[in-house]
Amino acid sequence: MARAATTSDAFNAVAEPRRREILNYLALAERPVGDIVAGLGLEQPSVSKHLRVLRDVGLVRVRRNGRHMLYRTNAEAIRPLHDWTKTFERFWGHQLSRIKERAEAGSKEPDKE
Amino acid sequence: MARAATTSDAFNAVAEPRRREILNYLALAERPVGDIVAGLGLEQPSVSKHLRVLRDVGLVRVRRNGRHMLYRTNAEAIRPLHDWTKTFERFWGHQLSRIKERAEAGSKEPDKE
DNA sequence: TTGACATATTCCCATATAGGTATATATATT
DNA sequence: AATATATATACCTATATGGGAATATGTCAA
Repeated sequence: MARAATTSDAFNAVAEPRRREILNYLALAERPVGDIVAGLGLEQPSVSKHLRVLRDVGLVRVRRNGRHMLYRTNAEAIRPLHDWTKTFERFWGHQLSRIKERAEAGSKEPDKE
Repeated sequence: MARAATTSDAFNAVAEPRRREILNYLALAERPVGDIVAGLGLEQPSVSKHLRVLRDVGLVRVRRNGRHMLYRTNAEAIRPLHDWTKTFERFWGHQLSRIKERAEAGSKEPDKE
């Protein structure tokens, strides 16, 4: 098998750096494709294709305005990523005691040095 | 061009669901490969290969103990993901107070909508 | 040393890319 | 209707993938 499709979920979709840039760019306000092209210095077809992926996974929303397609970031779709990363927050934010960590892990490996 | 390598950064590495499972599994305590194989029900070579990717991007650390290789999640490497998703936090309206939010972010920006 | 155990690597393969170029579709303007 | 503008799609290609199977490497035990 090959890699999972970029459209399979938000994790795969945001793995591409340009798509993250686009999401950043569209976070504060909706913008037409041409603005993204100019703002990020990408080829127009490339932007359209990235937007297609982002749209398929719900990371952006679109509405038509004349001949312009206005895209904006749907922050809600980023939440699963945030939630997942958040589960590791405890390991760098406030450090948990090793004893409690070990107890929660239920490891059978000796925790020796 | 093809997609960026899974080993190019943490974003690409965690796009694979199994790798996220492995990171979850290794978050609380270091474990040998065999535990992951049994715990997650994956093929051994598959686990080794996933660990190789995770290791290449610094998402896991290893040490040898006899014939066992003990892996553990390096939560610090997940931080960039968390940081990026965090920039969208304000758009979905969590329960954290804006004051605390600003303090944690260390932001100098006005906290406007 | 030989054998068992634990993990890593290699090889094969079907597949989905991302970029570039060209073209198609849709809407507005005249 | 004809044309310009805005965006989307089709086509091509090199490439890295993840799974499976087989094998290699490394370590301990007898």
